[in-house]
Amino acid sequence: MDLDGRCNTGLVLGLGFTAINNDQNPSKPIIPKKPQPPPSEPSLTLSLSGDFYHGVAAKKSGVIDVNKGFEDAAAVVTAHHDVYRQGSPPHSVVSSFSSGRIKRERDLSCEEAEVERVSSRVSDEDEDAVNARKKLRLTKDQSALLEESFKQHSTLNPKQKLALARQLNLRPRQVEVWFQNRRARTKLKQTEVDCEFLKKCCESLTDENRRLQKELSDLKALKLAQPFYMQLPAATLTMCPSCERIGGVGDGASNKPSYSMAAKPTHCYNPFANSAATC
DNA sequence: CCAGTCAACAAGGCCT
DNA sequence: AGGCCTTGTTGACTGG
Repeated sequence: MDLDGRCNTGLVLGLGFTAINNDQNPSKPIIPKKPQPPPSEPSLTLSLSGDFYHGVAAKKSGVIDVNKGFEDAAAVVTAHHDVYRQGSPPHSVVSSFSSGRIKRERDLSCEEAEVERVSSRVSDEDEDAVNARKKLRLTKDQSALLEESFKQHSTLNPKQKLALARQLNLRPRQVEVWFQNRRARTKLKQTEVDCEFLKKCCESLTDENRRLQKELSDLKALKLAQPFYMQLPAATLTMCPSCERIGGVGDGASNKPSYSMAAKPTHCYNPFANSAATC
């Protein structure tokens, strides 16, 4: 996202974020290396009203949960052909195995063997024709266990992979691929969340920039409208940027005018602070 | 291991 | 109700 491009109003607002987890490869876009809790990622020092970031994250995770529910339901339906397929890889899989890249056959459990026996009533050619278009769907239990394992460690060492594969009755390669996909998709989702977050930040800063530009032009107009003798030390005039009242050391009870000439402005305006609190 | 991609599959919407 | 199309998900592969 091009923040400068979208906030091209000329004021420097000091967007104070640093590269997010980008120390390893600065040339890469702002993408966290590993999924982390959202608040710790974009290190923007901008205070925003509402916790939309969490909201987005929650929404996203909600989507995941919904899909998981769908997966759960689908897994029940497809459990049969999962086992069937795992026992009898389709042509494409077989060919890729036989090409020397992967040659792994999973041992069948008794139940799977039974299913395969039933399935094998179909002739080999018919079976190949049917299975060539089938796809493995993990069962509910398999998905749950993989998810649980992923929560503990998003990468697996060979030992863990083998153990998990044995536990799930899958090939180690399948476990490996599942983890690869899971990492990639987690990262993608996190990137989307980050992108939304930065968009909101950009919008917020653009609004702030617009507001400051207006204040600046108002101040200039006010300065021009003042009598000549009041313009002399104009730089020392202080004005609250929020209520646009000229303030200073004087008060209504004294003989001094409501505007005063202070040695320094009474406060520095912080664009990231709530301007309403400055009065 | 990652990024990119393909392809099977499920679900939803629309039309007849 | 059922067929078709679109879209999102996900298992698997490839190249770097």
